[in-house]
Order: sequence, then structure tokens, then C-alpha cells
Amino acid sequence: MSLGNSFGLCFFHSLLSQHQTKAVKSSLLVFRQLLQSNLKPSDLTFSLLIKASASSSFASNSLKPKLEANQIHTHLFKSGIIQLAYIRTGLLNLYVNLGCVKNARFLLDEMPDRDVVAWNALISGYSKNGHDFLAFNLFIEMVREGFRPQATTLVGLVPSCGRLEFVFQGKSIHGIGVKAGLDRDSKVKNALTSMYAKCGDLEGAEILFEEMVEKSVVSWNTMIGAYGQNGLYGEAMFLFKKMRAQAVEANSVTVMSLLSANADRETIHCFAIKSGIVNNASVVTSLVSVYAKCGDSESAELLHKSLSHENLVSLTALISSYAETGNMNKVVVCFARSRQLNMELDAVAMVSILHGVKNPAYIAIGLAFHGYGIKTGLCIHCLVTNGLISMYSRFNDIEAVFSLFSGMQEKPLISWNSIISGCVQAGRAGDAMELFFQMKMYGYVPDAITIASMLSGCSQIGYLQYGKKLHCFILRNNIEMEDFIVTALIDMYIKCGSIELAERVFRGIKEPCLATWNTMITGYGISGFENKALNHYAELRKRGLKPDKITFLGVLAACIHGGDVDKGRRYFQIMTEEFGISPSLQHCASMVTLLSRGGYFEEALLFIRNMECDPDSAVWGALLDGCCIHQEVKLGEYLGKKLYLLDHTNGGLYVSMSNLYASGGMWDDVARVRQIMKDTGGDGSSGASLIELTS
DNA sequence: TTAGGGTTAG
Repeated sequence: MSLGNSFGLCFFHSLLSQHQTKAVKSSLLVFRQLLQSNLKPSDLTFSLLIKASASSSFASNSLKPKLEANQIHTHLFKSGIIQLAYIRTGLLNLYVNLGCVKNARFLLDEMPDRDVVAWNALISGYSKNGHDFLAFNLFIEMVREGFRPQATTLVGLVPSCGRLEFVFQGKSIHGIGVKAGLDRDSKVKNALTSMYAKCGDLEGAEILFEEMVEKSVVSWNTMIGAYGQNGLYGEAMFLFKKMRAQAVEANSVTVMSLLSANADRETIHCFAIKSGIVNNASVVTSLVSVYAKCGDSESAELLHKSLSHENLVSLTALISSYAETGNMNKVVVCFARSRQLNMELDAVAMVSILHGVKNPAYIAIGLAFHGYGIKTGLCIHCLVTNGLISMYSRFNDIEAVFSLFSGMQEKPLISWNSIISGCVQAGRAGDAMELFFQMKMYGYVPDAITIASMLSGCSQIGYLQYGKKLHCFILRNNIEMEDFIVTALIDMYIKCGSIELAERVFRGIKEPCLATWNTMITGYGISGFENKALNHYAELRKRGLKPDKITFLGVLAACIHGGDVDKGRRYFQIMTEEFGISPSLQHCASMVTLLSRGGYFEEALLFIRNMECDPDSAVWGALLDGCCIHQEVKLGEYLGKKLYLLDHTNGGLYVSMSNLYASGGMWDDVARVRQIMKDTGGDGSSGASLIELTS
């Protein structure tokens, strides 16, 4: 090599080294300039090029770095430098950082002299990219080929055990580490602590943490995170105080772990500002997330805007908070922002957007995002398909749901759950049953969510016997009686007509949540047990729980069934004045039912006139039903015309009109209405009654 | 080594 060549190379090498620390122009561009200067790259040049590309690949979410990696690969191949083991491993690392695990696997397979370092790189690469099973299988392959694991191997693999909740396998790896003396390594210890916590073995995590003589900030963060993940928020905060008392300086991860451990967001935000940690982009992103989750979109948006480089995670946190409330206009604004920034959405962002498509008015937006997903390839992710399944089932488009489901290459339990709950939501409990049997045939074990959906399906079709079987399944399989499953179980017994069994389940719960109380109150209300419903309401208040909109729907239903107009009026007043709940159309329809059934037509009309929102067909229909009871034919006819103009396809209207004329003995008119019903194809909705004989 | 956005349930 001439002196000139050597000097020139040194110049380009220093340029490439800068790429590892600064965000400058493409490292491949520098490399091309080097070639144009007629300089011959050495293996060091390539090593620096790979490192520079790897360090700049994290920030971007575009295709460009992947294409650059392929170009580097070609240069290495052409120059023959790819033969060097350390260069191959460097390239493998680059692919792994870019998420191109298939290319990385190809490199390892083609490596004639692969060493532990290359195995480690791919194992940790699989793990970092969420391919936990692949990481595990590769580890087994490595050991079978006679390679001895190193501390780095375990550090790469152990997080996969945590994510898969493979506590047994994690313990085996812990054992391998102890035998080989690798468990003394602090990184291995921290990784194992985190693994035990993620597997729910908090005691295991605590033992490892206590054993550590020198606890680094990472160790403290791991244990704070461990408490947070297991719901012990007080312990997480206590440990943070202990860490500070021992003069260990907190870092960005400490703040993030505390935020996800439900610590007071404003206190932690202040701490982050005071300690200067708030300049960290990940911390700001976490803050955006917690503010967005609690509904403080204004603060979340301000924080998001304060980021020097907006990132997809932070934007997704905003999208998700808007989607939760169905504010699709804001969601679309966020999406437009991502386009402005040339940001490609990922599967999580897509799922968040789809979650917001709840209102039929936004079906077109949902379809457009489905198209976007197909175009960008995001629909391949089963996460996105699950999101689409849920979206289409919200609109009862069961054909689309089945087509998406049958096209899935892998069908994890969550996908079965999505389609089963989708069928139930779309009123197709029979299909849900069929899928449930298929799912079991494929060897999947239903979880609490499957069972809750199935219970809701049983409620829909009044299938008490199968509901009881599901109850037994819960008991046999020790499925934790979480609030939602208890509520679904009680709801099933009520809807299947067995209030006694619902009461038995309810009595077995120590601290029922509001949803469970609401289910019981509504259940009593619709079953005609007015006093029991109101006693339960009183008991709920005695326990310090704050009733919500659903509670009052149940309470009003009870008053309607008991025909107790005075109590109904009083509870409506309590709802609006004491609890500041603005009445929904359903509450208004209940009040109109109560008043008109009691014969208070003037009051009912006044009530409708004073409503804050426009009365819908349910409200007018409630008044019409009152007319049927009290033979108010004149008013009833007026309401019938009004309802016809609002929705002439409503079959219930003809039934009510027929009842109205019958109440006044106007049989000719009854016959006329029935003839119209026959001519237009019945009352528009067929009904079915079902009783189940029990032994 | 630790951490930030998401889906399925009432």
C-alpha cells in the first residue's frame, strides 16, 4: 500500500468513525467517495462501514438502511472480504439490528468457521426481534454442535424465556449458568432477575436481587420494573426511595419503570425535569404515553411536540388515546403527520388505528387503512389481522372476518379469541360455538378471555347447560376469577333465567367491582325483582362505590318493572344532580317508559321537550307503548306517524300500532295494520323463544 | 443486562 493510499484511507476511516457517534450523511455515500478516489478499501474500512451503518440504522423506520445493508453485503462479497469471520459476524449484527433475521440466519448457515460470537449474535438477534422460539431453538442447535455457551449467550437468550413465560426453561438456563460459573456475571444476574419477574416468580427475582453484592443502577431498575410488572406499585416506589438513599443515581430507565409502575405521573415528571432526565427522548415518549392514557391529550400532545425528533412510539401513544375515545379525526391528523415525517407505520400503530374505527360513520376510513395495510405488507402480521377481525366484527361483517381468519398462516390463541368474540358481538353465537370446538380440536387451551366470550355467547342464545359446563371448566382449570370473568358468568346465569345461580356466584366474591354490581342490579331489574335491585344499589353505595351510567340504567329498569314512578323520578334526579351524569338516550327512553306506563303523559311530553339531545325512535316508541296501555289512541296515532317518518322499516312500530288499536277495540284498524305487515314481509324481524328443560 | 406505543373480555 502506497503512503498516499494509506493517508487517504485514514481520512475516510476517520469520516466513517464519526458516523458511529453523529448523525451525518449516509456512510455508504462516504464509502462510494472512497472508491471514486481510486482507494482500495481494507477489511478495517468494511468493519467501520458496517459499524457506522449499524449505529445509524436504529433511528430510521424506512426501507433505506435495509437496501444499504444489501449493498454493503454485495461489496463485501465482490471484494472477497466476506470470508473473514469477524466481518461476517459484523454483517450479521447489522442485519439483526435492521430486523432482517432471515438474512442473518443465511449468513450463519453459510459460515464455514462459525464461532460462539456468531451464534451469540443470532440468538440475541432473534430474541431482540421477538422471535423467541427461534432464539430458543438456535440455542439448542448451538449446544448440540458442541459450542459452550458464554455469559453473552445467556444474556441474549434469557429475555426470550421471560417473554414466553418459560419459567421452567429459564430455570434450566439458570442451572447451566451456575454449573459453568456464568451466573456471577452481573449482566446475567440482571437478565435472570428480569426473567423471573416476567414469569411471575417475584420471589425468585427478589432472591437474586438480594444476593447481588454490588447493585448497579440496572439491577435497581430491573427490580423496580419487576414490582411494577407484578402490580406491586407501592414496593416499586419504596425501592426507588431506597435506591436514592444509597446514593445510586437514577437514569432514564428508572423513570420509565416508575411511570409504568403507576407512580404519580406529575411527581415523576417533576423528578425527571429536576434531574435533567427529561431531555431523554424515551422518557418523553413514556410521559406522552402516561398522559395520553389518563385522557390528558393536551399535555401528551405538548410533550410530543417538545421532542426534537418525533418518533413512531410517541405518535402511536397519541393515536391510541384518540382511538380509545373513537376520535378518528384526530387519529387521521396523527397519521397525516406520520406521512409528513416520512414515517412508515408499524403493526402496533396500525392496530391502534383500527381500534378507533368503532362508529359506522368511519367504515370508509377503516377500509382505507385495510388497503394501506395490504399495500405496505403490514397485513401479514397476525397482530394486524386480529385488529381487522375485531374491526369487521364491530360492523357485523362476518364474511370479511372469516375470510381474514382463514387466510392467517399462524393462528395463535389471541386470533381464535378475536374471531370468537367477534362472532358473539355480531350476534352469531352459533358460529362462535362451532369455532370454539374447532379451536379445541386443534389443541388450543381456552383462556379466561375465550371463556368470557363463550359465556356471553351462551347468554345470547339462552344456552344454560353449556354455560354451566363453562363454569365447571373455570373451576377445573383454576382460571382466576378476575372481575370480567365473574361478571360474564353472572350475566350468563341471569340471561339464561337462573337468578339463583347468579346470586350464588355473586355471594362468593369478596369485593365485587362496579361492573359486577351493575350486572346484578340490571339482572334483578329486568327479572322483576325491584326491591333486590334497589337494595343492591344501596349496598354498593354503602361500600363507597360510585355508580355510573350503567348502574342507573339498571336502577331505572327496576323502577319500570315495579311500576314505581316516584322512585324512578328520584333516582333520575340523584343521577343527574348528585353524580353529575348527563342522561343518555337510553336513560331518557327509560324515564319516558316509566312516566307513560304510569299514565303521566303530560309529564312525559314535558320531559321529552326538555331533553338536551334530540329524542330518537326509542324515546318516542316508549311513549307509544304507554299509549297502548292507557288506550290513548289519538296521541298514539300521532306518535305512529312521527315514528314512521323517523324509520318506516322499524318492525316494532307496526306491532305497537296493532296493539294500540286493539287496546281501543278498533279491530278494523288492527286488521289493516296486520295486512300492511303481511304485505311488507312480516314485522321485519323474526323472533324465537326458547326454553331449556333441566333435570 | 433494565425501559417507552398494541390486539382479544365485562
